[in-house]
Amino acid sequence: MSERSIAEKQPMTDLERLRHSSAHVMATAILRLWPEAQFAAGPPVENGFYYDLQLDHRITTEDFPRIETEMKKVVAEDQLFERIPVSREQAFKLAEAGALGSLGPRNAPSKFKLDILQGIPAGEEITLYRNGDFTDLCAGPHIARTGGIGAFKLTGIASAYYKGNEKNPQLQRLYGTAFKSKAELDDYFVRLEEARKRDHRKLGRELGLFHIDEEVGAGLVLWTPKGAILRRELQGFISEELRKQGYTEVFTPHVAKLGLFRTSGHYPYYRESQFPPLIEPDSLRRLADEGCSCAALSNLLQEGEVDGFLLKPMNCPMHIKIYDSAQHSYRDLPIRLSEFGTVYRWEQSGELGGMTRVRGFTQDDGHIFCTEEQLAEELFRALDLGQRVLRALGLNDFRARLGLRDPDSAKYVGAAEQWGKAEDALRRAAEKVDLTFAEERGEAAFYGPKMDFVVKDVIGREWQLGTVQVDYNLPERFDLNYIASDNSPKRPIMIHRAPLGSLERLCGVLIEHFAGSFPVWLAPEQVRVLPISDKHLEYARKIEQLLAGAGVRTTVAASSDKIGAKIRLAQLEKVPYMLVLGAREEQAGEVAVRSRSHGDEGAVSAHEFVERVQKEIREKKID
RNA sequence: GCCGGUGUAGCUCAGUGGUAGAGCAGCGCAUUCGUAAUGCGCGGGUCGUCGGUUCAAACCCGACCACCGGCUCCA
Repeated sequence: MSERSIAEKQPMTDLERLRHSSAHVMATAILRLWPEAQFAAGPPVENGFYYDLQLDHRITTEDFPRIETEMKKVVAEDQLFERIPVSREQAFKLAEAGALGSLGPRNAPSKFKLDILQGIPAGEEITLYRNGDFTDLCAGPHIARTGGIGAFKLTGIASAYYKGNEKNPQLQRLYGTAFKSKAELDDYFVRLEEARKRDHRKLGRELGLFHIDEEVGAGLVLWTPKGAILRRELQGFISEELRKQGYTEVFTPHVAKLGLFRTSGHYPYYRESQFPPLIEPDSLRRLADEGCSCAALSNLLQEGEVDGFLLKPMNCPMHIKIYDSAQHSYRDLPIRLSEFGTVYRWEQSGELGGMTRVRGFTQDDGHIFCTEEQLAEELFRALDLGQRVLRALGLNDFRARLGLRDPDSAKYVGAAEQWGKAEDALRRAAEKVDLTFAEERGEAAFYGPKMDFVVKDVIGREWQLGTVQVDYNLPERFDLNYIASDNSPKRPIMIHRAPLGSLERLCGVLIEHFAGSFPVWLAPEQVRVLPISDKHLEYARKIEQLLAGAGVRTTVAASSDKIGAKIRLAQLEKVPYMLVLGAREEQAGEVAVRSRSHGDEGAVSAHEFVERVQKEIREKKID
């Protein structure tokens, strides 16, 4: 564990300390089995710990029992964790001798420890930690003795690049988790199991919300009828909010000429993350006749000597063209264009998953063209909208992240002065809407800084949903202008914003958030009418008609199942309301209400129930 | 893209070289029932794809595809 010693920010919690010590115990165990293992970094992480190591033997899950057995021995030996401050020279000497991250001197130096040592600034204290024969370069802290580790388990093996850099060697990353007691460990796995039950990939299939088909392509989502209802409701919700905020809706095509994206800078700069260009049939034939190689074609495309079309990776260039299709007076600004725009990005195969990381997705996109003076107000409104829609959907547990550029990276465009202005404008707007945010370097868009709204999925992975981005750059590239009050042309500023981000990702997150039990307004099926027997089918149809007429999505369970089975099915399908109808209800003109979450609620008049459901839908009630 | 794992019926899974199985779902028939599973019967599989080893492959080997967990990436 050494990365952390360099970047140590907050003191470790007791649990982190225990897990960090578990990483050392795991390393000790591994060295007893494979003395030649080279260790890199082994920090505690959110749900446990890991240690990165290099070893010719590929560790698999079959090795876990052996490693765990060895770890148990180390815990049983109740070794003391000893903190040893050393001089730089001593540390280097030990690393050279292979004695760091090891059980003693070896014939090969502890190369990663050596590298880490070199990164420790002069003057900073260097400490070792020793438990039993195992000595490691480590800033600590640790628990007192190995016996303090109550319960642990290895949870996975993965690969990771040394220091997270693709250019560095790949190491084996062995994950584990540890707790003070066996009960807490067991509880953790129970919770994990619960979380997996709400995984949107599982629920999406069970509830018939979406389908991803191998033959259609990885990362390309098919929205089934039920999923389409969910999506349409979300789109309707956003459309209404945007209309209130003075947006106008536009439509644009899914492909455009490559030249458009050259002007915007998306091509060839980000071509690795785009579907490859489409080439006109005539050009393609001519090039083929000339015996043009793929490599040559790629170059010709890059240099702009052959034109083609691109599946759009972003909507902004097209919205810009709409803005630029007419002359604008300062009196017209701000102009706010919105579109549910579907974009296509070539995500790496290993990154695809469910609805949260896909290759084609629809953004609730929008672009605001405004003056310098209007920027603050427009940012304020965009951030306010972003927060409000997430809260309306019950996603209260989000965090905001201000993405700043990394001054050392070349991937950003535009003048430093404009970046500074844009960053300040975002900060001020965030303060005004009372949004707490964390600033992160290297998280900006290539054209400007952005404020992202980030949520977590059931297994703790973070996903960016909404975003608000300031852009001085694209207006420049497309030479946009408006006529100012002094009759001179002036450059507008652009704001890119998508309060929900991608509808696919949002739906994935929402499925997990609600565990499939959507609030009534979002539920694909809002009410299921359950006649006790065929005798009451006619009355059931009447109630269905009543509800359908009132705009409530309703079906009738007309099967010959017993009522218990009908209820069970409706519960499993997470329909918010069930209406049980038998002779009693039919005679009284009532419906016996059963809610998904509260069970039998007794009979009310059909009319009363309709009003109740309508109210919940209208108010977007979350139960 | 990289490392590791997985891929058998619509779903969940069993099947370690000798003619593919269960439960649920589906279909048919019977049942007409009061708040989480009525009974009986029937159909359903190029065992991810392609190639190899073998007298014989779901099973062993290789490549590819997809998915899962990470890493890198994420305009």
